[in-house]
Amino acid sequence: MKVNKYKEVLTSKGIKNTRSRNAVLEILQNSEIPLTAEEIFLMLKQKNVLTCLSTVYRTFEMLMLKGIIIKSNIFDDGKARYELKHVHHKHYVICIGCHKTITIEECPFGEFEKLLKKKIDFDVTEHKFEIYGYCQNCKQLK
Amino acid sequence: MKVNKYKEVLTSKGIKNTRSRNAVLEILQNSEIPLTAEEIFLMLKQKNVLTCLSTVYRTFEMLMLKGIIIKSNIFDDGKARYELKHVHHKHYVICIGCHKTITIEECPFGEFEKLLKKKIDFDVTEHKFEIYGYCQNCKQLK
DNA sequence: ATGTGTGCAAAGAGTTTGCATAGGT
DNA sequence: ACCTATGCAAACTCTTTGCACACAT
Repeated sequence: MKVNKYKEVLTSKGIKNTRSRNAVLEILQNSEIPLTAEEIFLMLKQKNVLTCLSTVYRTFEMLMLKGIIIKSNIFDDGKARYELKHVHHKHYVICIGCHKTITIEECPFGEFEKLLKKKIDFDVTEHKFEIYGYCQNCKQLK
Repeated sequence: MKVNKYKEVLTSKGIKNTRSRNAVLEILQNSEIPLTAEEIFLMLKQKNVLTCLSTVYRTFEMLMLKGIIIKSNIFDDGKARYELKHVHHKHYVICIGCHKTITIEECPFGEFEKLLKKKIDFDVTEHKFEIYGYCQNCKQLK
């Protein structure tokens, strides 16, 4: 793995370019869906990147602070998941049975949010939208 | 507090009509927004309902199993929140600063969900939609 | 009378923190 | 050389579980 791959991203935000941050960013870059701390920790192990869970959590904290990644609780299973903060945010369709996740690239709420902003005195910064159900496999098992 | 207030709801679902279940249902009925286990536990104490946190959690589990309440992680603070499962589901606008919560009664996604159901092979059962931002007070403090 | 629900204490799971060392600029 | 980041262990918070007793039907 090229250690300096995300150097510019990190230095432009004023934080050090470390092995752990590079590796976490690479993993998130290559993932279609948000990942848990544990999942990333195991992937780092497989890549022979020496680390521990607390470093992964501290890396998340810093990357969130700098606006590079975001956190969500999309599976409602008590585990936070992390993903890159994309220019165009994504939404997900999630299988309740197996956690299979489909990404929706377009966001259907632009108009609604604009209307809402006029109605309530709130400085709206973001929204979450996730759809739940059973995928092809899991609906047969029900 | 009238112990039998929710008797019919409970017995119709085939579960026992207990002090704890009645009290939790009453609290949720009177709350505009979803509540945590701890919040409900403290409210029960104030009502002099002898209970403990594990009973509150077990009550949640049973009421969820029976489809009477639902759980969500809307504040992303690591605490699950519970609310009655309304016939017409609600969405929330949540202040990141102080957790002030505004309820949106109408759901803007009926059409979108119908379209999506045709596109993907998923048995859609529900969705989550929450809007985040800063309320009138908190945006001045920023 | 029977089986389910409850309170208490302890265990589990996910996440955070303190501290000494290692590493980036 | 300096200060920040890391690894390890321990702590912390939220939630779940085991067990004996209490309660609803």
